[in-house]
Amino acid sequence: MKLTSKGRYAVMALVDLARFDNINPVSLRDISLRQGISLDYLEQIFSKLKKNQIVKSIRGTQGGYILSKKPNEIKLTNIFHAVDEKVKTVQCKKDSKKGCNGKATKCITHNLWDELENHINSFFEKKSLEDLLKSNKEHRY
Amino acid sequence: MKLTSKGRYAVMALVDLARFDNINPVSLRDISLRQGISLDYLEQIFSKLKKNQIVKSIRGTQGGYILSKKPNEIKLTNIFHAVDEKVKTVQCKKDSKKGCNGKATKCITHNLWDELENHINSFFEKKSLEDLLKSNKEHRY
DNA sequence: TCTATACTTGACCATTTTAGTCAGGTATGT
DNA sequence: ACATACCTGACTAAAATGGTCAAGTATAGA
Repeated sequence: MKLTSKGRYAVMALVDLARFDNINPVSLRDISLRQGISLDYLEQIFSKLKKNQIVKSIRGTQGGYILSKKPNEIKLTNIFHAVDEKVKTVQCKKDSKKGCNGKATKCITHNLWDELENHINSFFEKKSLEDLLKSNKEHRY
Repeated sequence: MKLTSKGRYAVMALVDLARFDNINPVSLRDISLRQGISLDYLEQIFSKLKKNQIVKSIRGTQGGYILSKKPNEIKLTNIFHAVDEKVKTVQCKKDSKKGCNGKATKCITHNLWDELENHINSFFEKKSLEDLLKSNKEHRY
């Protein structure tokens, strides 16, 4: 199981943004340069972040993005959800009443994967953008 | 982030195996039928499990596989490691002294992903095959 | 000894996902 | 008007996934 770069980039970009948006909006170009992420790719990501009300955009010269909420109100869950980075441990259809793998019942490890999903998601629900900012104040990058 | 079916199948198959290997070896054909997993695919998986000393094979008629160790000595970590289901949250090369994304330093979220990896791995290190057997004794599948 | 069963190995492949790029646009501050 | 920066959608190369297929080898039982 691996984290996709879309999810990673989204978090990296938002941490970067959060550190600089106190006064002025931050342009994707700046984030792109500082974080080494392709500008075109960032635009895709921010389009989703905007749709999910995590950031607001300001167009025109001196434009850019700002956070829609306070850093402590933005959890990793929200970010990942916005960019479709979801935790999936089972292939089974949720809608059908049927079990996994075409069987009539749930597969013998179904509960295990549910536990795992909860375990991972609880991590994402606890961590906010503010937490990440704090743990970054010590070392400069 | 999602679990691959190779990892899921490995665990499903081993739980199935553990429930039936008290007296005789269990054939992949039986596991295939009970769990609805392709026989050819199971063979690939068990080849890896064998290389990692998680199961032993017995050839010929009435042959099959048996566990190499007691169920409480086989952790999910061991199983996942055997079938190359690894938890990867960063793309960065571990060998180089360089940072992530071509930068000179670690990316600003590097510590976060390390934390996440540890969080997930600790789940896998706690769970043994025996735990899964127990939680399955209640309901029959 | 013959044969069915079951493990063993390695090559192959279609589909999906990933990680972007590219090519246009539109809005706005100066 | 023009440079900056957001906005949108189409496109794509490469890798990973989730298998299948073919051709074995070993062994128990008739």
